[in-house]
Amino acid sequence: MKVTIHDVAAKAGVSIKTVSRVMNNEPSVKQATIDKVNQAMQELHYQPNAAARNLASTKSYSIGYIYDNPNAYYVIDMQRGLLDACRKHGYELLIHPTNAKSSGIVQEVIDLVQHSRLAGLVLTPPFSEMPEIAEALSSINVDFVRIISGSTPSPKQTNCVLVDDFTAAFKITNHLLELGHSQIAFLCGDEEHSSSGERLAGFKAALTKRGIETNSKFIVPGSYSFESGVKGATQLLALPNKPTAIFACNDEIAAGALFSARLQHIEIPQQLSIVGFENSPFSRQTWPPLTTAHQPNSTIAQSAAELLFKHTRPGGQSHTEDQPVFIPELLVRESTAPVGSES
Amino acid sequence: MKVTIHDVAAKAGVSIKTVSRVMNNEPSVKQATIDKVNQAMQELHYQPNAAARNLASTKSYSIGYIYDNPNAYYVIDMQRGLLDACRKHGYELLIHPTNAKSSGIVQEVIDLVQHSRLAGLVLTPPFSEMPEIAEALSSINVDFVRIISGSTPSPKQTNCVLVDDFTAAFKITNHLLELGHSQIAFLCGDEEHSSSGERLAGFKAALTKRGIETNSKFIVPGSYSFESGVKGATQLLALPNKPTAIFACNDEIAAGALFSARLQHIEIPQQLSIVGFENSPFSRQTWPPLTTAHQPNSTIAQSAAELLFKHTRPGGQSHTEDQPVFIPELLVRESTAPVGSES
DNA sequence: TACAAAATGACCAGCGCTGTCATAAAGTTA
DNA sequence: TAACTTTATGACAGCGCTGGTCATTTTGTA
Repeated sequence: MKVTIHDVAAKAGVSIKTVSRVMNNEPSVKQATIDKVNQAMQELHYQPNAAARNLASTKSYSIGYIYDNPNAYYVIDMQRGLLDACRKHGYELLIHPTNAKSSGIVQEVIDLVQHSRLAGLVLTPPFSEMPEIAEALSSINVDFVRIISGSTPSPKQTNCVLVDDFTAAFKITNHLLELGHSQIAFLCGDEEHSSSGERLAGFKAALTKRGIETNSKFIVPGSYSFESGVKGATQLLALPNKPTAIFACNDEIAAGALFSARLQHIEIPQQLSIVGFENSPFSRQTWPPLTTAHQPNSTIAQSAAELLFKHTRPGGQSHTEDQPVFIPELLVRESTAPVGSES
Repeated sequence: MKVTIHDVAAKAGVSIKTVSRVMNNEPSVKQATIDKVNQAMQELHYQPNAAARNLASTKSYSIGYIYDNPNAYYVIDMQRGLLDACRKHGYELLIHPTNAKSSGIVQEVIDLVQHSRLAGLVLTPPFSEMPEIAEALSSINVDFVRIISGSTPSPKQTNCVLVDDFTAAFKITNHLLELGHSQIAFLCGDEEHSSSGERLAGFKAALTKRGIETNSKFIVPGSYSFESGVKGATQLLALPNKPTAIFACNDEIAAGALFSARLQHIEIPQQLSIVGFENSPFSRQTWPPLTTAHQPNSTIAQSAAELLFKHTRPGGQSHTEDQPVFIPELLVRESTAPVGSES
């Protein structure tokens, strides 16, 4: 019922110290021994006692996840991925909801890390995009992994997991182009989120590649919210030459746009195609369901945690360019159709 | 930077053990001593080391939150409340997403509790409504608090926090009645969630009180989803004598109903009033925003955690009837209007 | 066969706290 | 005020593990 390291050592026929070595993958252990120990652990369902480990070792065996994101689905997905990775590696996850805009946020993060002696931190937007946080963390010598929007691994951002919004947006835009649309508008998300900028860039790139010039009236600033979608779309649909398709920076905006179009008795997708981004449950709670880009948040989070573990513990000081890049995938549903398909 | 119990003891001029006593509010400590120690703690910004406490004590200082709920907003809110309570009391929160319908769920929960030596568990639906979980937990002698739907504290369910869906539904229905509606339909949630039954009961009670008999065609079974709302409303609106108002069992269903009505060019709220339940972000992401019942999930969660702490630690073996009851409050927005107000 | 290198074990201290039990202070009674 | 009970406090071991230091065994290599 309570399996300790002693039991494992006995079962594997090695010393307690060797078991410890295996658990912390210290060097100088024969592969055969490692296997023996691992097997014993498995058979006994051994789970190291986190409290004891934390207490004994200087570094702790828990990582932190700070969040401040209005999108609950995003948070839950991230959390799920982190939790999975933690379970697998015998770590614990400390979650810390907070307010990114509070003035003392940097100190708050530092306190959190120091008090809980965290092994590391996973940062998602907006925290991953706050240089002051990264600096503070570096200065107190704490490992962290940032999940950020970006397409190409850059040598100076080693501890990052990239989400290639650019390419995904490029693909989505191509989908619209292939349906024959050329009058495509773009509803931006919050300016301070780099994801919005990346998506816009991908959008523009796709247009440019087809030799379509970007109509500045078709690029509407906004924020990641339903209201913003309503407003933006209303504005667009009042234009003398309306767009035939709208690329919304995320699903919420798209839902808002869809709503606005309906108010004006515009049929979706026959008269107007709309795409979202994220594949959040929102995208399935509209009618018609939204064509969108699927972001595998859980997987991304898992990969971030794994990266963190690799940095944190011996065996992998390889602070080199293992920067996973995730490209959200196009998910075609019913909110898009060939241009002029109003039957 | 790292304050230990020693420092506090020294500062307060007492033994380390006495400080420990104060922290755990054990009996037999003079008030004067308590004050001295508390002051020392404050001045030093002392934070007990959770790992050490967990290791040393038989019971741990962490509680668990198991969830399996498709509604991310609900989970996030609960989590937030639990976290707040935990911070306040120096506990840690262990979160454990899982699948309530998996066959080994009971064993899984037991393993979780035993392995992490949890001090207690907070159970929300669906777990709080699974008798086998409660039994298993009782049998291994673990404290837990269930958040369930119910209106009156009952002596046999001591460890519960009640959410009075009945009364809230009663009030919402009254709101509709006061607007002059008498043809009111009800879109049910999942049958196995007792909340749905409670809400329906409250709805019926309100009608009965006004001497309105319940039209069985107006009570549509369904589930807590957008689709279900679409389907149910479509069915209702095809009836020869349509309802003038729809009570949806939650906001998602309401959003679906709203959607369906729009498809049929029915103006909301002029031709049809719709109410939701929960005050989830959904209810603000529709147009018009939904009249709904606000469920203070964070507060409910906090209160559940507090209840758990009280049970768990000395000072309060009072396993008596402190059963907080929360009544979701009516929140009037724009999806309801007086009957026949189509101008 | 000899010898260096690698793998493992034995042992101990100690992380910061709690539990147990012994002891000191305070309160009560006659 | 002595004798005794109750209440308040302290001393000490130990929770399960890591990290260090050496000693010892096993393995690989010349």
